[in-house]
Amino acid sequence: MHFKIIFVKLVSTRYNISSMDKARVASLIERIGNLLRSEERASGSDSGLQTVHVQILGYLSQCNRYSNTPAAVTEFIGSTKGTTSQSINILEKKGFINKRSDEEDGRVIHLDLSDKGERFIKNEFPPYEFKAALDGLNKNDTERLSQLLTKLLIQLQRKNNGKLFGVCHTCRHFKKFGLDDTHQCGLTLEPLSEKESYQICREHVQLPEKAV
Amino acid sequence: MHFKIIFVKLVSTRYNISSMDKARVASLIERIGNLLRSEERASGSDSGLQTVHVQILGYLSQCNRYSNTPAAVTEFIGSTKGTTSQSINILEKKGFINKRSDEEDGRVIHLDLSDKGERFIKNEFPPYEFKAALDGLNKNDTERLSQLLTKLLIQLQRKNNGKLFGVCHTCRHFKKFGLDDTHQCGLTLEPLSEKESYQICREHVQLPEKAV
DNA sequence: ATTAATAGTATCGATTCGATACATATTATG
DNA sequence: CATAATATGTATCGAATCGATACTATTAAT
Repeated sequence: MHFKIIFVKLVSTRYNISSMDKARVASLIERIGNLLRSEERASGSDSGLQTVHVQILGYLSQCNRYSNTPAAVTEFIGSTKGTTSQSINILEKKGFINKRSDEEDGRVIHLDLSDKGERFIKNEFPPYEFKAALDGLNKNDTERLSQLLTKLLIQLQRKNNGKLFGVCHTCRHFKKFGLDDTHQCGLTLEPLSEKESYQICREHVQLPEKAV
Repeated sequence: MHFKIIFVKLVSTRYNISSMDKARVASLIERIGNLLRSEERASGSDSGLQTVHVQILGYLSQCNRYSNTPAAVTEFIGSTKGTTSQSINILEKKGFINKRSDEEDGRVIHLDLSDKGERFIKNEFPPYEFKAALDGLNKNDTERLSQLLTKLLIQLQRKNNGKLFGVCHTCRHFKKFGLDDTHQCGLTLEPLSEKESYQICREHVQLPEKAV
């Protein structure tokens, strides 16, 4: 069975993006997000986890060592502190994460995935159907999609809360990989070159002096 | 208006996409979706609407005349019939939509946006911050993003429930615009050329005989 | 005619969510 | 140093959502 998919590109002479296009992008993200949520519900139900819990575990598996706190999780989920606190307690009680208080700041708590949590993420995140769907795209498309979503996210965050400027290297969202020389912003998940990591970032949140 | 047709063939890539890349795309969509939701919550609160209600109104403003039913809304939201029925009742009680029963099928109900609903969508969907963020991308990026998300959505739907093949023209998701000659699939939101609308679509759901 | 399937509604219990209030630790200000 | 302001996290409560189940009505299949 052979298949060909045909796309029609709309080239208009006008410069601004039509209101229709914007609504379409919004609806697409909502629909895909909804599908993702329902897949997460299914994959989490075996372990007695709700979709929010799966989302939190997925986030914790990706963020850097400065972003694995309840506050950062709250920001990611877009909920309130109280609600997030409950979800985290459930995850701890079920043995998916461990709490560890910060040595420098007594208020801060770090959330580490336990072995059980790591195993869950490895098997269940992203949900199988989502991984399979991404296999249906080629590598180029996936990377481009990732880039464009990152770009959109940066714009969104810029509109939502005007964060300060700063250099990634001194930002609490900055993440350095161990294996190769690549860096990554833990908030936007945007890959950064060595050079970029010393450039100005609008999403910058200053790291406490001591830790730099 | 000018149109260009581009043929894209699905080729299996030699290098598969890393598990890390997939997780990043999933997290990006979740995070953007969460931001969108919280913006919708804000924009709906003035009218006493919850995020789900705003999502439903947004969907109804975009779907074709065969897809404005409670069942289609249920599929879009990814919830259950009962839950969606409640949300729809609230929207009706608040005067954002009108129910209208199908002339051909006594079981089916169509949901039309009222003037109040149309006004709400015009002002509040997508939320202001999201529109502003999309203005931060250029037109090319926005179109490419829309294409890639559509492609991903098609793959996801293919994995989730193996819909039957069929011709768009006889599909209940098929949508014909009034102004120009463009067509659109109401489910994937993918723009279709006149020619394509007679081609096979994997997402096809057969339209009742009478309506064709 | 009988059975199965589809579209939609109603109800119930569990869970989540957002808001508020609170406790503790750090930082800023004077 | 003292005090206020800020930041991180927790606890609690009521409202709303959600998923499941059961149900009605209409259409389709046999």
